[in-house]
Formats: sequence, structure tokens, C-alpha cells
Amino acid sequence: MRLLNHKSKNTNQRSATPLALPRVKALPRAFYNRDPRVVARALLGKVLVRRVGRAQLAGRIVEVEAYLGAGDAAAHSAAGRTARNFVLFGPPGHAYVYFIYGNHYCLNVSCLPQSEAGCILIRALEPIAGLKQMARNRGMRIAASDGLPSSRRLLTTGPGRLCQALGITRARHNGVDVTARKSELWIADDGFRPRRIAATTRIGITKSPEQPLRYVIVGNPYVS
DNA sequence: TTATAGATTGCCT
DNA sequence: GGCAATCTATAAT
Repeated sequence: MRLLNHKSKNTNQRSATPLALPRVKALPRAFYNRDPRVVARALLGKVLVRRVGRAQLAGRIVEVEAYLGAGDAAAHSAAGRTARNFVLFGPPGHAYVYFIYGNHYCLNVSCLPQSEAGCILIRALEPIAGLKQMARNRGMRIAASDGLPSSRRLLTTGPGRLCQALGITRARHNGVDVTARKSELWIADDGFRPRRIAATTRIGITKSPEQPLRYVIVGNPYVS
């Protein structure tokens, strides 16, 4: 398996360096079996891979938010287990996909052991492979190959956008094991390590907005 | 049973 | 900057 590298003029450190990925590893279950704040930082720079038959869509994770297992009023798990959030209470390393505002899907990855409901919201990706398909999925006429960062940003910057670009839906991907390379959705480590990470407050929440639980790769142009 | 807010986005002025 | 789109969960009738 090989991720096609998209030739791009790099506007940021090394985040778009060629991916020599003859055999990247999937992150193991133990990676996710930790405090969401630790997992969130560690996920920055990893590669989200969406397999569609033989084709692959992939993007580097550049922005995430941590939602804590207990005592986090902003988390979906705050009121306990429901038909929507049950995945969060299962084992770590599984996709939690929910539908929001009647229009958009958002992708999270569960962390902490069984019965503890922490998770990480994936908020932005730097597109790596399958950009044309992403543009098609997003209904963008231009194939995002015009080299303009401004238009490419619209592919995968924002939690709703990246789900649409990768064709992620609740019906198909909620509960998927992201530690398995055979999954339609999994997360790879290609050895890239962010140079600098910053923590800020989370976006769009009203309940406990003061905690710095949003993490970004400093300077990456695909951060929202 | 009905109302309202929400981990968002795109299009309008 | 305002607001519509319109599913899901929860609070209020």
C-alpha cells in the first residue's frame, strides 16, 4: 500500500514533505488508551487515511480538540451514555461520528479505557492524497490542483469539511476501529513530528469554554 | 408532545 | 456580520 504524494509548494515547515510511505504503521490501541490531552497532542502530525476500494484519501492531522472523560461539561458524554454517543464508552481507538446542526458530520476518536468516555475531535487536515476525489466529494468544481492554498484550505479545514471531503458518515463509520489498516478509516504514523504545538480554547462550545484543549501545529496553513 | 440549543458551514448583505 | 439548513438530544410543557 502506498500513499500518493501530492506535489505541492510547501508553505509551512515540513508538514508537506514527500511521504515516503511504503509501509506506514497504524497507531496501536495503547496509543489511545491515555488521557485525551496527551492523545490530542500526540495525534498532531499523524495521517488520517480513508480507503475507498483501492483508492486512498489521506490528510495530516493539524488541529484537534480534547474532550475529557469526566467533568467536561462540553463533552457529549457529560450526560452519560446515549444511543448517539455509545462508542465513546467502548474501547479506545474507535471512530465516533455524529451529525450536527442538521447538516454536518464530525469525526472523533475514542480514548481512555472501556467505560471512560474521552475523545479527540479532528478539526482540520492538511490534504496529502486524493485531492481530486476530495474536491469531488465537496462539490467543488475546481480539482483543488490550482496551487492556491486558499482554495485547498476549503477541502479539509474544519470538522464538517474534512468529513465531507473524505466521505465520512455516521452510518458508515461510527464505531470503526481506526487501529486496523484494513478499516475504511484508520490513522497512520509516518514518522513526521510537528515542530511546534500550541494550545488554545476550544471552538464553538458554550459550556466550559475556558480550558485550553484545542491543539494546533503552529504555522500550518490548514489550521482553521 | 413541543421547543430549543448545538463540538458547522455557506451564502447573503 | 447575519442567518438558514434541519438532525439529535434534552428541557419544558
